[in-house]
Amino acid sequence: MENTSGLRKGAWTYEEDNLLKACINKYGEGKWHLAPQRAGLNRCRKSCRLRWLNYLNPTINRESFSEDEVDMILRLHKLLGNRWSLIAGRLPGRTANDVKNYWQTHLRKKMASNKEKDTEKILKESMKTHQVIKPQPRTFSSHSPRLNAIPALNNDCKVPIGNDDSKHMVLNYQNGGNCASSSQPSLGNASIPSAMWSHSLWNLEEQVGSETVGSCSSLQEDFNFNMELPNADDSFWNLNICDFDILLDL
DNA sequence: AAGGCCCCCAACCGCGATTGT
DNA sequence: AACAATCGCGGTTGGGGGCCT
Repeated sequence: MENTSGLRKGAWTYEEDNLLKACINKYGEGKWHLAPQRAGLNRCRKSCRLRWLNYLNPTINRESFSEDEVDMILRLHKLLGNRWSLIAGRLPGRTANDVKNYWQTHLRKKMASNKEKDTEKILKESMKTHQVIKPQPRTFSSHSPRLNAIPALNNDCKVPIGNDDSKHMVLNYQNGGNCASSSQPSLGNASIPSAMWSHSLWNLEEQVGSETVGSCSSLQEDFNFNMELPNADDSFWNLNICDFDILLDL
C-alpha cells in the first residue's frame, strides 16, 4: 500500500523492522526526518518513529497489564485526564499507545458504568447543587490571627477573613485518631487551612456528596474538617496570592 | 462450515508546540 | 520577529482474528 507521495503505508514487514532496528542501533533515536533515508525505507518519518516507539524499542514491556499497573492508570487518568504520554511515563516499559488502547478497550466502559452509578447515588443523596470554588492558597505570618485560631480538638474554630470581624470561615476539626489529649495538636507553624486544602484536593472525589469537604491524614492525627465558606462573590476569594493551576501542572 | 459481528491494537492523521534559520 | 521544518501528542481508523449464530 502506498500513499499519493509514493510512500508505503500500513503494516510493517519483518524486513522493514530489521532495517529500522539496524538504523536506530547505528545512529540512535532522534533525527527522525533522516531515519527513512538512513534505513533505506520507503516510509515517512512519522511512521518510522511510531514503529520504533510503539513496537521495536527493546525496552517495551509486551506482557499484559498487571493489577498494579491498571490501578496506577486509573489513578493517573483521574488526575491527568487523557494525557497518555504522561501516564505512560509513570509506567516503565509501557508506551502511550499501549496505555491509550488499554484504556479504550478495558477501562473506559468500566469507568463509564461506575460514573453512572456514582451520579445516581449523588442525585439520590442530595438534590442541592454545589458551587465549585477553587481554593486559593494563603500564606500567614506566625502571629496571624488566622493561625492563632487553631482550635482545640472537636471544637469549631472561626477563622477571621479580611479586616471585617463579621466575616469568617468555620473549621471543625474531628479527631479521627486515638489521641486522648484534648490539647491543641502540635502542628508547628504549619498553615493549617492551606495544608488541608492541598490534601483535600487529592481526596475530593471520595468526599463528594458528603458534608466533609476535606481531610488531613498527613499530620499527626487523622483530621476531618468541615468548612463554612464565604460566598463565591466575597472579596475573600479575590485575594489571589498564586494561581492554584500551577500546582496541577506539577 | 460460513457469514456476520465485535474486540483489540497497530498505524495513520491532524494539529499544536518546539526548534532552527 | 517571522517563517519553515520537525517533533510529539491525542484522536481516530482499519484490518486481523476470535466468537457467535
